[in-house]
Amino acid sequence: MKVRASIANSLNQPAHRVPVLLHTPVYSALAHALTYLSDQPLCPGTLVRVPLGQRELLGVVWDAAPAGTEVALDPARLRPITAALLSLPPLSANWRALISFAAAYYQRSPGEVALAALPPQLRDLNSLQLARRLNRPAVGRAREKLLGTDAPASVQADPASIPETIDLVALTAEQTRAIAQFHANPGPFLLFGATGSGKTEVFMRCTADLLAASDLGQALVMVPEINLTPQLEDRFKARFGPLYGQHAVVSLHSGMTPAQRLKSWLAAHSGSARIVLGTRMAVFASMPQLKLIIVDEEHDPSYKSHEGARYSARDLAIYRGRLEGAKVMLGSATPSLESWHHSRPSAEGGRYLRLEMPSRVGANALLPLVRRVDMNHQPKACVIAPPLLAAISQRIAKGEQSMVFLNRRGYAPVLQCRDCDWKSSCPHCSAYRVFHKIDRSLRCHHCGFAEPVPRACPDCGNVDIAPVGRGTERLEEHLALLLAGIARPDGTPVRIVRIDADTTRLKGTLQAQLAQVHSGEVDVLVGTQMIAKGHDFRRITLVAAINPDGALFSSDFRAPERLFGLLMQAAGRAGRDAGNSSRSEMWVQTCYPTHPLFAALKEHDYPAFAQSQLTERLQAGMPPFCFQALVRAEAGTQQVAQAFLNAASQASTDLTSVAHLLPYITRYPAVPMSIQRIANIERAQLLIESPSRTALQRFLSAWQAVLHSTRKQPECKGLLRWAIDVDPLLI
DNA sequence: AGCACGCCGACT
DNA sequence: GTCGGCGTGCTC
Repeated sequence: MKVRASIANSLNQPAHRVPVLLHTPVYSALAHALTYLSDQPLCPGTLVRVPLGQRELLGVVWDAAPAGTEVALDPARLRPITAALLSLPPLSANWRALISFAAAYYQRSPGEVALAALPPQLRDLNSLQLARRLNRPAVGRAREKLLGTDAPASVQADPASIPETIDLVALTAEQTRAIAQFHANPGPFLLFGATGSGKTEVFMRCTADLLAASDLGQALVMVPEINLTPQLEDRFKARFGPLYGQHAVVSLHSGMTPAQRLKSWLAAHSGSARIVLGTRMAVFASMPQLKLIIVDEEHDPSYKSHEGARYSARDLAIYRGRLEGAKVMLGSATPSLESWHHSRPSAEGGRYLRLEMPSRVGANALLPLVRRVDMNHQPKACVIAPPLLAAISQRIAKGEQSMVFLNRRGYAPVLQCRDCDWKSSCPHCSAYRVFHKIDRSLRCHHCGFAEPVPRACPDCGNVDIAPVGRGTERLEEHLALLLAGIARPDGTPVRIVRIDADTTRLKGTLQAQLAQVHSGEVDVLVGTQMIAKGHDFRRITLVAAINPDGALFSSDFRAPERLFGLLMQAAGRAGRDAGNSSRSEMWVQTCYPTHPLFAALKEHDYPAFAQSQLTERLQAGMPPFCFQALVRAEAGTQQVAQAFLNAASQASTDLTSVAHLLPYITRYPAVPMSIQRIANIERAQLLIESPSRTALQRFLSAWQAVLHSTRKQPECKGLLRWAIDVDPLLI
């Protein structure tokens, strides 16, 4: 330790104390910024490399703790930083505030959130390497511009090559009105637009206007899935490339290689990227001139992170917009009930401005006709009702396409012995293994455990083991059989393609399969919800949901909301091509044809559906009328997982600091999770509710310490880990 | 989180 | 006799 102190002293300069955030978890007693020495003052936001124990880590210089709150540290034990990455402009105060907020709100350490928000490759580069990356043309020139040393050869395209006017489509009255409202109000906005109403065009116009109004302004556009980024990138590049250069539009998502991610991140951070397109992780992108955040398909559950800090990128977008003075626009045809509720009239307390675009654009004006098929009146055990089969056959004969979706991949969800009660359970999980006929395997969709299908029942030796229920694989097979006699207009046999996580495992196959559909080679498209999301299939005139009833009576109170959104989205896939829409249909096979959800779907009436759901939620005291947090624990046995949660819950009553909050906090007993065992790990969860978001926050922050100390109790031996999920989507 | 140190079972 | 299992404990 003497050596360390002497390093600082020997330089004969005042050693500056710098707080540094590192990737350390909340419960490690290192959750706060650590203090290091530096021979020069370093401003907050600077990236540094520091020693910690035997390791050398990337860290971010953080803001000094408020005066008086510093912990007394033995000065002799402070170590100097290894290096400061001074070639990189420091991360902004707004970025740091976003990280601090996210860490506090989602109950993680700021260091964990900060370092997870940076591109991983940044950890492997020194200052010199970083400087080189920054000076690569696309990034470097804009940086000069940012610093006011703009070279004549700017990143912008040669003015002569900029088209006088970009070939813009004419806006509808609804689009014009939405854009005008966007400009006239501060937001946040909820763009409530039917599928096909031209939301993307509104996004692009708003982006164009804001970027044109600000020389250096940047826009962040988020989409729920990686699959949707390429087509969005193409559209934005086509529109904005001519204005700002192709490098001004970058993508940011986890499907990119580390090098690509670093490149995009640096472009965003330096300001050379004017538009960043990305998935939920992009909400943390460093964008010094952020003026606009767009969250497309804002209702999509993919915006909620499932591991690490369980943040909602949509909610953080709202917070970040306020922080940075950037406008925020959420868009959806079926908004989340939370956002819908927030966009009620401001006189009733709404905080978002709702922009409505109920009509489909141009020739697509008609919404598809929704047909409910009462499965109670169909032949017993039939999978595709005869009228639906006839309708599909007619489309094939006319050279039109149909899309059939079933939210379950594989051949059959269970394999069962006809003699004894053996079922294809997973030995490691409390779930069945799914039968995949293509490779004759039984695969667990939770832990991945796979085995060949046994020739006979493992319990009784009976050879008669049969699939129960069906997935997309079996549906595809079944349809091929039923449609075998149907010919296309040119007399060739019907062509069916299946798209799900199994057929698209290899990179690029999804795009290839989609191209097949677009080219018209395919007559019937079978798949999971993957095909209902985002992709435009212009030749499809019939969409069918085979078995959506499960979600009607699910224990998950959000299941109806998700089903409605999915069916609306699927219906929106149909007939987006001019001339088709008058004939396009959405078929729903159900045993509950009079269910209000389907009635609202038939009328394409999201507001009515949302109203009925919100009324139910209000009566039941569910979100958005209460706030929830879930603590999930994993252990070797269910007893230990539950004992830990219950003990911690009990111990929270001893917390004097939050005693006054307890009347506003409801703690439920620990229960097994819906899939209580995965990969031989038992999982339990405990729900906490409060009508006050602040009360819940304060309670959770104080409770962290109790959770840590409870872990040391003897009855909690065997506890593997636990995590808090604030605003959980799945209860 | 990582990485040390530390104390008990099967093998070069 | 070592290699290696993962159970505590520490890192500015």
